[in-house]
Amino acid sequence: MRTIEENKYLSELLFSDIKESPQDILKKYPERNLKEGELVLRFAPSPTGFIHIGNVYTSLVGYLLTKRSNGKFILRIEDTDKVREVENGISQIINGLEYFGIHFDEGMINDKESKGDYGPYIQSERMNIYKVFAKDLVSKGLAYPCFCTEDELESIRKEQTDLGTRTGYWGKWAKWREATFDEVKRALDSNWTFVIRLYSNGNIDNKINSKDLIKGGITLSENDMDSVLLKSDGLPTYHFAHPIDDTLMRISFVLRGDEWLSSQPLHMEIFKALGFKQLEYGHISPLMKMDGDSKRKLSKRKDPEAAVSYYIEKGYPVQGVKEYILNVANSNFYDWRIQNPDEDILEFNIRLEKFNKAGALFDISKLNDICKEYISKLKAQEIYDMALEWASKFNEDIHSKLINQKDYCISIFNIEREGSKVRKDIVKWSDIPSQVEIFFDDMFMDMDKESVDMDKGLQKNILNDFSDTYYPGDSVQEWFNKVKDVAIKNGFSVDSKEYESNPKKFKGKVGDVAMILRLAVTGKKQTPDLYQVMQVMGEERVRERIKGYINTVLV
RNA sequence: GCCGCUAUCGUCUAGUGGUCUAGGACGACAGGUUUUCAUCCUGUAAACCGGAGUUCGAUUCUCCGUAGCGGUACCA
Repeated sequence: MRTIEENKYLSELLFSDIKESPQDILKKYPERNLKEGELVLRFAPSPTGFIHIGNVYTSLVGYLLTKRSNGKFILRIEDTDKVREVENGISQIINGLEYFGIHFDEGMINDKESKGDYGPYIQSERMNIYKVFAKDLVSKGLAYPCFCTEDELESIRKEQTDLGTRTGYWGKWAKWREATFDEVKRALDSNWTFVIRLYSNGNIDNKINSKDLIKGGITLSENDMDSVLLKSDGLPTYHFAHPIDDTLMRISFVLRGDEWLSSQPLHMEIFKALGFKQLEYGHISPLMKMDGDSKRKLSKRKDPEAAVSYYIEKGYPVQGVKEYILNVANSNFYDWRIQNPDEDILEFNIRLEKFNKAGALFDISKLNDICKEYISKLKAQEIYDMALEWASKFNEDIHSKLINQKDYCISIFNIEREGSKVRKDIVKWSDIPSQVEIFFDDMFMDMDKESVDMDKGLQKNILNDFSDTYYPGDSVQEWFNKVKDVAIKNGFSVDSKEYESNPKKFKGKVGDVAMILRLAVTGKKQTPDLYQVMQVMGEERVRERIKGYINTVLV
């Protein structure tokens, strides 16, 4: 046991360089001047160089909530784990989120700089602040130095496991909790490395009833762990930085992943020890993935689709991804979207209490559907613009085609885009190459051509007959009438009912004739509307393709 | 092990003490339309985790199980 005076003296020994008081710090971070309802939220990632789709999920929610309320969205960087930190980690986060239209009003703006009056917004530059509060806690006996080595902690843990009690540094297991001043002084004089731990006054048997913004009513047990506040390198743990930063930055409430839920009692105790007002929490459950027959968190290591870069590289339309995420967040989003097809998503009233409380499975087929639907509503010019943006980074060949043959490309994108039956076969921009390959001779050359089982002489007759009458100025009706004429001339039926009732009478039906034309012109069995394809390709290319097919395939 | 959160079709979910024969969307499957495919249309299969209790009645309320997830670090 240490006396009040001893603790005070100890805090001076430990933090001799710290002169400021908590009050001095608090004065620098005054209450914000907010209007009714304006929200200040923060997104606080670690710069580990990997942006998880879950980061987009959480930050999109914060972004929408703050934008809707006319408040502030802050980017704070939690770089207290120097082992996992990566170079340019901050700008990677900013750029990744920027791609999804998520901007910040305050906080880091690149790897070095920030904007806003409540900084620094990077934890490694807030060291002094943490130390001021740590010193204060030590002087009040609410925190203390612990000199345990990793081995010692390990053996405590082992003993606890053998005994079947809870593991951890608590109560009588907390070796340095009640150390005398002399013991501490001796350890200090011997230059032993130490951490600063919370002196917990909690009782695990006391239940706390709390209200989570997302989960609703929850009951937690009080914390009784003497958790580490400052690590031996002097950097704070998340548990210590969170109450300080979120209090000083004057956050409205804490939106974070639900992996933090079980440490909430610890955080509450630290708030109390620091004399801070408790904050409300909204714990968002993680995006999950089916693995075999069990669910698990989308994993950075195992799942390529966990990384934001995956969506960027594949060229998923930003809007589609956002709408999918919103759909996962609030399942009534999709109903709203149907009612309000043209509204900006900012108009959607996102509600925390409507979040799913368990983890939602990430459903890529639903994402595909939403993206496909979204792209189907775009104009050809918009598709061109977005595809160009994607190709400029990921497909040089397509990029140069888009640049050099802009009008041709737009007319390709416009096939079956006007009218009531819009084509829906593009999910993401990386689908574009296989969509346009039939239109470019160099790509067409490299394609694996499909074929159909039909007499070569007959195919040749069909193609020659078609060529004889083909006229690019024909309307679709005139064009198809000519195809029918070719069919009749070569012994095919133009009436599908008639054909089905008497298939032996014919060589096939008009669809089979169209298929030969399709194969000759495109090399594929499945294409958009053949008339429109021919219109876009132009007479010369159509005739060349037919000629080429006759001279290579039909010999 | 201990602590916490969660539990409706394969997925996201709606829903309520009787309206539930449980609704929608995606997906799957089948049929139809179209010169092929995509679309579009129609249809089919598909769920209240289990057991007690409360109640005239429980998918809905309570408890106990079970399962899934998360935490149990000088990581966040």
